[in-house]
Amino acid sequence: MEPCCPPLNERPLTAEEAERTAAMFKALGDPVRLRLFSSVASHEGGEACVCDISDVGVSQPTVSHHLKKLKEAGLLSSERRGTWVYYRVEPTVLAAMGALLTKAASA
Amino acid sequence: MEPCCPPLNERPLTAEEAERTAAMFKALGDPVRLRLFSSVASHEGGEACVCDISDVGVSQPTVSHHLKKLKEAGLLSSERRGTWVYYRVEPTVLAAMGALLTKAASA
DNA sequence: TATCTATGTTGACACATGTCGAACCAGGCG
DNA sequence: CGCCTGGTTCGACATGTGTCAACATAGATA
Repeated sequence: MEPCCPPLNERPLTAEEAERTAAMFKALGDPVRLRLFSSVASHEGGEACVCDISDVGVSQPTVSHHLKKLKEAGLLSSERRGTWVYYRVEPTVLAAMGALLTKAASA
Repeated sequence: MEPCCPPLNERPLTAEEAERTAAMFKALGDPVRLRLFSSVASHEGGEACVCDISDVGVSQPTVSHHLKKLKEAGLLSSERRGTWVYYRVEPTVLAAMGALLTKAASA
């Protein structure tokens, strides 16, 4: 899959590229979201039920709010199976972000 | 150098780990900062004078403000040489962030 | 010293965002 | 149907953040 944006050291990003890329980093730029994401990512098969990960010190509506943000950023996807809702990581997006940074670091 | 925090899929991050890691991602979570950072990173030798990168569509004080944030996050360092101030990327921090994501993506 | 240029800092403002409680939806079960 | 439990959405509030104009600072140069 085409990466969203070029490595950070290839050339100065355009305004639009910066907008798209910043949105992804922004999603991981909150401690609560990072803990939620890490909980999902470290779960069996990169997938977890909300009920398994909601003990991060904030109310349940807040958890839901953050999960939604992560989903909008493309970092997570969700699926309802019966009573519970499962969240799953999107490895391709994660890999693209990692490459953006790693390439820029090894210049 | 010891990485700040474990890969995102190794185990759920603690509150403190999440706080530290989120601060770095947050710094890159703004379009203007991302363009500034990309401008520095793509410059000759990963180093650039403020005067070379300040055409990102915001006022000069705002540029200074964002460069300060990037510096506080450990992503850039600055040095005054005569009249001009030069900003330089910190590759180790960049590499650590990249590894955090890349490892989590290849699980 | 005075003065000019290149950056940084301050103060103020508008807007975005994290948080919660309350209300609401979706399934399962009696 | 009624009721319970898991999750989301709504409405409101406090705090955080990006932005600019105005002011302050650091070097160079005269």
